[in-house]
Amino acid sequence: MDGSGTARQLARAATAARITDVARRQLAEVGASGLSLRAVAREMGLASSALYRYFPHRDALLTALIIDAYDALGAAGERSYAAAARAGTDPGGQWLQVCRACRRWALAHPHEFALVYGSPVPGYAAPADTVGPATRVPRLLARVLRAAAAADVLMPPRQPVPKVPLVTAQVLAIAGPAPPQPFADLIERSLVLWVVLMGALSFELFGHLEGVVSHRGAWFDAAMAVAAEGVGLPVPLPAARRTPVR
Amino acid sequence: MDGSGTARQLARAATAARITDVARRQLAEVGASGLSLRAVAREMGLASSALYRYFPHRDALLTALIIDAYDALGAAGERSYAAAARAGTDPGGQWLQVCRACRRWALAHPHEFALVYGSPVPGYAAPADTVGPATRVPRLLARVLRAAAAADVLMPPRQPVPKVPLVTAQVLAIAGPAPPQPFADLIERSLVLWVVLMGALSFELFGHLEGVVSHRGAWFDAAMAVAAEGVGLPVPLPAARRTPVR
DNA sequence: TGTACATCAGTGAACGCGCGTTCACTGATGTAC
DNA sequence: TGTACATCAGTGAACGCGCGTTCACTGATGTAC
Repeated sequence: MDGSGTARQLARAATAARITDVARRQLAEVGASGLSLRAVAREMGLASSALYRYFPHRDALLTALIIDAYDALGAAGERSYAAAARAGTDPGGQWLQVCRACRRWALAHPHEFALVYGSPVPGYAAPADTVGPATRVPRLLARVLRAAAAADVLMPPRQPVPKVPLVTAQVLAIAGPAPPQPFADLIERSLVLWVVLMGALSFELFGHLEGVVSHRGAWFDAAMAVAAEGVGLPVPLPAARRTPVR
Repeated sequence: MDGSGTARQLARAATAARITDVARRQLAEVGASGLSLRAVAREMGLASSALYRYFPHRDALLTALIIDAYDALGAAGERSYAAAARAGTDPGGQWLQVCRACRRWALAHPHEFALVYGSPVPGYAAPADTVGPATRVPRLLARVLRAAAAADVLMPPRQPVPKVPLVTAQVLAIAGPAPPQPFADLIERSLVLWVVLMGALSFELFGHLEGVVSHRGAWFDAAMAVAAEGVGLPVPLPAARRTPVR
């Protein structure tokens, strides 16, 4: 069924990869709603009908790009988290490193970021296989917060925690159950971190900081530190060593 | 030049208004990138070429819709702020009311929200007249924070404040100069509030909370309270009286 | 008040374009005996 | 090892669609005398 190696199978896999590569390149030029099968085929020197051997319709190609984008962003975050953890960085520093890694990826791939965190593509419904990749970043953020609680650096909420969990059972299954008091709303708080991170990136990429913020990198760091303070995670801002852009 | 009243001028203004109304209605169906002059003209029973008497090109129509959206959202926020101030609500409560008003507007006008805070429309460059309306909400948030500082309920930052202002001179001109220490970064912090508010609304409208958050309204309130805590603004969550949806 | 002319909202046909998707086909690659 | 057949990647023409924008036009509304 999956026999790994006939010439045909290799060629097929290579062509499929070429298609998504070209599509990704064009995405960066025309945006998601302008992405067209015909243009991709043209750039590849194929008949447009040939692409239908690989993707049953345009949406399937979009789905592939969406999954790739979520995975690339998640991988960037995870790599920088692993590096920070290896270096013994405190949880606040880990958070900042993850934010910066996501920002670097987003600035380098603005249209892929917009594809997943921008307005939904009209008429497109994300299939279930996008869910896993989509949760990589929020899962990572929950992990950072949980580690902070375990290491006893997380400040307990000043507000009384809402009685009901505000999050679905599936999330609790994926992210693990909520910790005991006073950190019962830890999952909800990690969602806030996710929102503020992606919100800040949207604002920067979509032009809302144009003429507003003069030192974007520094403002981003400060904003992420302020957000972390809201969830009780102390971020030693000025001491944070500059991450090498890799 | 602007003589207010000939029949022709009245008719002209009425038709222009009808065009934007129909366009706004269609926007809600097909999204910004699907909005078409021809479809608008069709629905109005006009020849498509007739619209060119009113808008020199499609982008001009988009601009009108964008300005309207910013203004409607800003007005919703301002109204609820005024009501809260009139009722003697504390600054934290004012913040929450403004957030809820923006959320109500966004849920009622998802495509208009996406038009201004979603991915930029490809090929469209926002002209200068969108800037004023775009700043209504952030200006309002800065006002809330400033009032909080003046009323002595704002908690000073725990992190040392960045040396440079991270914000442009124009912003300082519009929002007023930064207050003295310890609130020197008040403007920067109000931007964080803006980001987290719009970030949360994007997440909800663009489907990122699907299957994640079970009680959206309550989660939104909690998230806004957490965000406010980060900037030092206490929000009395459980006591916050439910806003009548008007 | 009445007439001659200017303005301008709206028409409808046309230009040139690109799109997603289908379908019968060719010819090379793979497989079974 | 050689032959007959099956598979399947890629073709190219076609269908039917919608789009933004231009242009010469008609006829009603407004204006100046």
